Amino acid sequence: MNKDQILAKFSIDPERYYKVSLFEKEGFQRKSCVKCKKFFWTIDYSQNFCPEDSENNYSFIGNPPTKKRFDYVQAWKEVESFFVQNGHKSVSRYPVVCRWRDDLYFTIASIVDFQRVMGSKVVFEFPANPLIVPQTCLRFKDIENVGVTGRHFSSFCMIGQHSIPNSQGYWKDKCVELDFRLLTEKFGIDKKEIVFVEDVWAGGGSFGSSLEYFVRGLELGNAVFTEFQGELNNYSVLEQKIIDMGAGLERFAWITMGTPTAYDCCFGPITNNLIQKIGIDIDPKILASYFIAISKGLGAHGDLTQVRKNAIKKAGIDETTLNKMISPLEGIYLIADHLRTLIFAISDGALPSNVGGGYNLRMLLRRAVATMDRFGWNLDLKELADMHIDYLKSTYPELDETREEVKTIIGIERERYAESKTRMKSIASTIKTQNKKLTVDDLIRLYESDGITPDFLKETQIISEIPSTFYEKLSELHQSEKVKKEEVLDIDGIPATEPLYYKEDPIEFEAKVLRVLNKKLVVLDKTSFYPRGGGQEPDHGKIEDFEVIDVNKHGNVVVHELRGGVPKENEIVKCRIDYIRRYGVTRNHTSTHVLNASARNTLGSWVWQHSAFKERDYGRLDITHHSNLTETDIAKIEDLANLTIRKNLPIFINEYERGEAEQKFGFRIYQGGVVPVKSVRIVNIDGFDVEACGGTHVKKTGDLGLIKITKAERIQDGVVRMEFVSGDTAIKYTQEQDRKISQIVKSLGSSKEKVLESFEHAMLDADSSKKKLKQLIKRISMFSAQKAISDAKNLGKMKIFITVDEELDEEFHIAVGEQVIKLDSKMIYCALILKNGVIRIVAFAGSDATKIKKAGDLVRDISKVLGGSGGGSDSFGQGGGKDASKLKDALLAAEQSILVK
RNA sequence: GGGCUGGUAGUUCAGCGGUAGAAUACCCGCCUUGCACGCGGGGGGUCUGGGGUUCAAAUCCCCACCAGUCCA
Repeated sequence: MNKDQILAKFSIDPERYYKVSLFEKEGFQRKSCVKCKKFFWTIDYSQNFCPEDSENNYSFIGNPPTKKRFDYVQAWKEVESFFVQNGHKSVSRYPVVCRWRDDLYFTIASIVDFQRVMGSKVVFEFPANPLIVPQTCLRFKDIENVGVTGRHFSSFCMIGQHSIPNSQGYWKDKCVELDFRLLTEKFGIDKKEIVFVEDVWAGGGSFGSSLEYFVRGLELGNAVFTEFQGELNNYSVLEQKIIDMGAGLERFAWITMGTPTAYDCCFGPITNNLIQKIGIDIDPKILASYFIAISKGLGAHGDLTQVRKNAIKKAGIDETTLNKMISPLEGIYLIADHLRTLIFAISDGALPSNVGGGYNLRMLLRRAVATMDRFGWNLDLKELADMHIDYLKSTYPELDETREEVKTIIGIERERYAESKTRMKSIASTIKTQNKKLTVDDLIRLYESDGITPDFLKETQIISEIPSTFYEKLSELHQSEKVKKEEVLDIDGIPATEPLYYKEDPIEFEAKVLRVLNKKLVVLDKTSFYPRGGGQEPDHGKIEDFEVIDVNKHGNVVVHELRGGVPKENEIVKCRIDYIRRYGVTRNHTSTHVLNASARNTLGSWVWQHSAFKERDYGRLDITHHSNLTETDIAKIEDLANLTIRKNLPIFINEYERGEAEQKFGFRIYQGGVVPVKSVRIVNIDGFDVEACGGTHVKKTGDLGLIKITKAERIQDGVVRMEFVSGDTAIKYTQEQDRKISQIVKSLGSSKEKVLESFEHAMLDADSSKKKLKQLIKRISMFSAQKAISDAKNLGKMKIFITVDEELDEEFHIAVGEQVIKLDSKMIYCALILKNGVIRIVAFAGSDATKIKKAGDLVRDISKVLGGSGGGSDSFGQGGGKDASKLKDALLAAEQSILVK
């Protein structure tokens, strides 16, 4: 089902789909654009073009159609007060990191705030009806346009006006009327200026009509009426119709200010501050005509480079003006935009990294810094961040709270980029000195593994042109995708298992066998066996006399895996869970919550649970953090966790409506990820930590006894893993560590107090022994060489010395051999070294001896006898074999090989 | 989440089955009033760790760790 088809169908019946009461009342006329045929509604009857094709579009630049001027912050205050006066609840923005949906990294529209995933379906949950929200949205799709087009942002504020038509909420008529009144009453826009364009929206299985509203070619908002589901020729009306009106706050501010770009009025004092600091001479006339040309051009065709070229021509901009005014302005806009997005994202707990959504953030920062470098600007990003936050905090007070954290992260990330760039430069200069010709494959490898772009190589004159096949080859590399399989069990028709573990949670219970699958899987009508979930490992135990070795949840059905047989269907069975195991897992689960909050309090607000795993006698918690944990970090986290244990805080578990829980405790509750149920179970460690969690927990933190972190490692960029033990396992762990130390103390013959010194001493000893041995070999090799020469068998033209050694290795014999042939060019020196049941051969031949026998050949002959192989040069060879029993044969072979030649 | 690249002397790297190397820094000596330069000599390495293949692994294979980077 595509949008054009729906639009075609809806357009046939405008009375039903588009005509709202306002159009009647105000005398709006429906027209079709003479250029693009689109239908639109207007009071200006002379208008024959839709807003995008009309002549006067973007004429608000330099000449705004409103009576008042509102900047970004003020514009929201106006919008908010209007809707609140008209019965709307104003809701605070939701996090830009979309914790409640696992198919999105970031919140991309205001409606996403209220969408919750239930199984495969999206449902809507509104904290109020009707409502408005100033939702910061992140979009990275048009990032190339940011700073250049005058209206694209990497993050923007979507004014969300949402309503469910019922006793409180309203439907199309009132929605459009409110939007119309907002523009005319609040912003003082002449009603003749307002044009509504017919469109449709489809997604997630539902669809509906929509009305986009424009003023002088600028789309200010889009009211979507989600109304139907199904196929186009066979659809039904949704049970819950939704109004999803999204409007761009940046554009509202822009149209009242009439600045050349939306950037000029949306970043508060920052843009002007930067213009002054950098010293750009602004000619408002040129700017206005340039950006009008850009805006108009963008509607006509998509190629930005071309649009830019045309606009330069149209505004009559010469090379100097372009380089001294336009380009640096674009840079300023980009930096301000990217930094603002980073502030929102980091404030909401996201970290720049090389994985997931973090990559987008890393790119933002690097683009901003690269822009600064390109122009040679020395700007303090932290200072700019402060300015952003100061400007935004009246609308978004939460940004003020994480100010320091945001600056910390930006600092770290900027440092990383600097290091990375140094590396890139050094690699590039190495390539340059090598003077090697780079193939396309080389370029791809450099880009993919070192981040060195061909543009950079061209700039540094390492390559003259970027090969045309480069991008082609690169995109080929990223085409294959893997699909993961999931096991599907036949559980159709089985009713949901009653979860006793959330109720009385008995250790022993009786239940009825509903079904047996694959001769090992059992489904009961109710169970106390806790299934695997949220990183908590399942209960083990017994069903009758069969061992339960695994428990998993499939939908709402709990499936037990048995070993040693299965009961019959419909039988009533006696069940018993392994309580000791359960208690261990439970303790580690609560410990995870304690550690998570301890880490967050110790390290910073960016710490979130990334994933977790709880077994009977150990646990694992992965948290988001920018760097490796230091020993001090670990100690501090442990200290806070154990202090919390000693405080013996009570732990409350209660069910809440999802929306209520979010409002009451915030989005911090989603540490464990998305919760696909309407009613969430909130685990509250009194005054310390609140999380939505389905797991089992102890009653008081004191029950945990002791938490000990046993290992901390960085498992990927931005994520560190802590492994830990708790309770009696933790005691056992420390005892075991102590035992190991005792063992070491014993071996060293030291005491516990002095074990470190003793160890260091032993290490130094070993070190110096090694050095002495080396020296010794060096010195003694001379004497051994002389002795070998005097003991050698003299055959006239050459002399042979063959020795068998079980104590000294190749290192020694090579040193001796080298000396031997240096002293006597007639010598052949051959050593057979017996070690671990294997024989190694080392042979040297002096310059005269090689005329008769080459060392490499000699070794080859001998090793053949030993069942191995070997070889080497004229003067030096080595080899060997496994068959040590053939030692005597080998010696014989050696002599023969030399004599026979 | 999926890939790719790298880990060798304090540092930057070469070597890519057969006796571990270069440059630089360091130490000593010579030259020089002194510094820089120059010359001669020297110390410095469990080739990230573990397993495998092999007579033989820094080198080939597998796993882990560390670092970097690209894509979704």
